[in-house]
Formats: sequence, structure tokens, C-alpha cells
Amino acid sequence: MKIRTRYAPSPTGRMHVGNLRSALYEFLIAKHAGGDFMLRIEDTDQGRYVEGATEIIYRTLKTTGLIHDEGPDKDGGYGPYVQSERIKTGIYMKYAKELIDKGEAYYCFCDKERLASLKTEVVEGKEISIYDKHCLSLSKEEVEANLAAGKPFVIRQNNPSEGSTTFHDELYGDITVENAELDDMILIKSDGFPTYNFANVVDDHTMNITHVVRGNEYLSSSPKYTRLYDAFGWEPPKYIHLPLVTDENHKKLAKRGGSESFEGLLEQGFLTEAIVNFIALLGWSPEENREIFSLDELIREFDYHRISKSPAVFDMVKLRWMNGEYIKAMDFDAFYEKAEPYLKKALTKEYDLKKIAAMVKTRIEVFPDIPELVDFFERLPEYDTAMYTHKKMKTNVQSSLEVLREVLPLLEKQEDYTNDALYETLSKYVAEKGCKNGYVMWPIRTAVSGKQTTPAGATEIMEVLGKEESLNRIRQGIRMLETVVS
RNA sequence: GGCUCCAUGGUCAAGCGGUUAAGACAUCGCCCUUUCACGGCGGUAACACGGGUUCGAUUCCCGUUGGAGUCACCA
Repeated sequence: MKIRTRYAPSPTGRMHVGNLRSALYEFLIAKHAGGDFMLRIEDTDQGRYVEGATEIIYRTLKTTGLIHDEGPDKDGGYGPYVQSERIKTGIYMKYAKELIDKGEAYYCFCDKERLASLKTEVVEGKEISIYDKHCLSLSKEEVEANLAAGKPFVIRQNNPSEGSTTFHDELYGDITVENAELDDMILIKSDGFPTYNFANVVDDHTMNITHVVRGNEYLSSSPKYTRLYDAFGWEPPKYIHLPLVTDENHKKLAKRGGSESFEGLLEQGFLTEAIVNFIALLGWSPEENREIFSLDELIREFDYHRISKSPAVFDMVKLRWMNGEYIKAMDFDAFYEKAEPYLKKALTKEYDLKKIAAMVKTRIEVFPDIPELVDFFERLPEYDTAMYTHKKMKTNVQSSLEVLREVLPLLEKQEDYTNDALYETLSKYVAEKGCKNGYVMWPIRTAVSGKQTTPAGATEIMEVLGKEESLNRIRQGIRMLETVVS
């Protein structure tokens, strides 16, 4: 049987990385087995609907390469693929009524006030209550009368209060819950819309989904789904519940300054491929000891039996590392295209940006690292002459002053102001002086950059800066050192 | 709090009865180097605890502890 998985997001805003990982795993499970990956939009909550959110879903799936075989924009014969459109077909109400006829569901006319009076316990600020099946005892005539009077109603699942329900998860095994724990959850809301839970079951079944892949947070409500399948007499799908993705405090990943969403990560300068690669490894590991995978390689390697059961911390530090690996592996033109805006942000002078980009390529993890790495080209920062002292290079303010004074006339005479030529000139000076390279290079680089760390060596910087500017900076260094030494 | 799930270094994780308990990130040290970075080499660091089962448990079972999830007319 052909595997069919679905990604069923609600259009409520940006793409949460936990959701993106679900989509990725759903895609990989289907594609690894040559199956179909379907997109279904679950917009049954009118209150939470966010304009433009559907476009974000489409765009994200497209840019990440998680191409769906079926969806609202790609009919595969199981449509419609948007729940608000499916509602119009009357499908949910039809199935709800079927359940009522079977005694597996019932009309409930309880109002907010009565429901509120049921709230018995408050735990951690949350009100906890179990519906008391009050309306189950309503006679057929009473129900008809209420309906005829236009009284608002919901339809609730009728769960038994004795016995237990067991369902099977491909990863977690059999999970059993006492039926008494199962609340009579609402299937159809008073606005006529189905709840997520109900629409999900009806849709997954009628759309022939074979593997329901979803987050671990649904684990405890799954028995209710199983009860629904049983009530209908439907064969339940295979369940694969995914371990949670957490923040560094091991709490479910929530809003955290933007980095909880895919778009937020892109804004922070992460590459799509790196994000996908990274989240693939959050809860899954390959047989082979390897970490860098393209999407195609993931499809080939992804065996869902190797998904782990324990939650995974979303480690930004490692994501940064991985992003750095992808940046290093990028071809230069692609890299430059991404780097250019950041270079231009820091540099307005007429520099050879490509040359600077090349310097920076192996030294950054995300693109926004660029400006602070190159801003000294634009303007010599204020720096302390203590920087001239370097233990390993055996330099200090006196030696630096001496070197800069001696080197300045050589550089003034220098006509070919390129990295190679400059390096040759300075090497000759080093040889004559009989000292270490760094003894000379350190003070020059300091004078020319005013920075402790730079993306390149002294002569490379000088070439980019040009003769006039670099000589000015060296002269300024000399002046600064003179005031300290005297 | 009830219910459910989870438990190997700080983090991601391999392991699926017998291993010197991999690897990666981070961290530390050394080397290289035109500082730093990159790169190379090396180090520190883990089976939560207690009972079983077994010739033998990180691995299987039970309990304890710890953590998380969930308990909506949200998904």
C-alpha cells in the first residue's frame, strides 16, 4: 500500500520550527517509501486565522523543497484540501450525525455559565473540568424541542466511563488510558464548525492518510481519536508521534525573539538548507555517522524507526556552526549575493567588496556577522596602544614604534601596492632585521585596522585600503605611540 | 493535582546483554599561521538512583527521583 502522509497546519502566523520539522518528517517518511505527501489547511478556528498565513505556508514548503503531491493548489482527487471549504460540503455534520445515530455522540445545550460551574479544580492557573454528560440524558423530544427553538448547541463525543482504550504508536508502542479519563470532547462547535480533533479524524480517514505524523503533544489526546475511529468502525492509521523540540530550558519551544520561527531564522541570516539539515537531526539520527545532509540525501536515509523518543533541545550554537559549514561550502557567487547587502551596510567607500567577501567567507557563521568583521575598513576604530603589545610576537609599544617608523618610508616608496608585493617588501625587511614575521606584521596590522581580530593579514588589508589610507593609518599609529613612549 | 510520555557528557546523539561507552557542537590545551579565524592534533566530560532477571546489565522488568507534555466551543 502506498504511504500517504499529510502536513496539516493552521494558518495562524509564521512557521514554527516545530511545525516545520513535522512537515519535514512527514515529507521524508512519504518520499523515502515512494509515497505521497499532502498539504491540508486546517482553518476551522476563525478567531485565530491570520491574513497571509496561508501564503507563508506555501512559500515555506516551496523554499525548503518540501513539495507536496496534493493540496489546495494540486488536486489529487481527495479535495477540497482546505477545511473551511470542506465544511461547506457538509461532511463534518454528516459524520457527526452518524455518530449521534449510533449513540456515540450527542447534542449538548449547556451554556457557558453551566460549564463554568463545572470547573472544579485550578492547577497552575488552568481550570480543569470534565464534562458531566448532563445533556446525554436529554430525551429525543427535548433535543428536538431545543433544536426547533434555535437553541445554540454543540455535539459531543460520548465516551464510555468504564474500561480502557489502547492505541498503538509506531515509536512509543501501545498506550492505554482509562476511559474515565476521557472527556466528552466537542466535535462540532456552536458556530457549526468542527473542532480540530474531529475534522482531523474525518479528513485523515476520508483522504486516505496511512501515517499520521504529529507532535508529541497529541499523544495524550490520541485515545480520544481512537475512540472516534472505533465509533465509526474505521481502521485507524499508523501513528508516529514525534519527540518535542524544546528550548534551552527544556520547555516546549515557544516565542523566543523570533528564532522559534523559520522566517525569524532566515532574518537572522541562516540558510534554508542549514535549517532543514539541522532540524532533521532534532530527534532523528542516520545509521551512518554523518551530519551534513541535503534534502535528497535525507530522503534516501530517512528511516522513521530511527526517530528518538526523548525531547531535543533546539541548540542555536550548533545551528550556527552548521550554517557556517554551509557557508564555507557555498560557491562564491552564491555567497556573494547573500553577503553583499551586509557588506554594503558596513561599507560605503569604494572598496573591492568581492575581495572582502572572500576574506570573510570562512570566518562567519551567519551573514549578520559580517558588518562588525569588516567595519574597520570604513573607518579606523578608536583603539588602545596596549594592543601593540603581544607576548607571543614579543612586541611592545617601543618595538612597534620602531618598526612602524622604519617601515613607513619603505611603504611610501612602494609602487606596486598589492598583497604579494607588499608581503615581499615586508619579508625583506624582516629578513634584514632578523626577527620573526609577527614582530613586524603585528604592529602594522594593528595600526592599519585598529582591531584585535581581522579577517585577513596586514598586507591583504593594506591592499584593500589602498596606499593613501593605509599610510595615513600607520602615521596615526606612530603619532599615538610617540605620545605614549615620550 | 490526575493522566501520559521520557531519562547516555552542558547540548545533539550512537548503542539495541559481554564495547577501552562512538561521533558532532560547545569547552580547554597544543601545533600551524601575517594576530584572530580556518585547519590539524589532543584533553576534560555521560549511562539519575534502588531493587530484581541473568554467568553477565547502559541495554530487559519493577519501583524511586527528576524532567516534559496534556487536561479549551486552540490547533
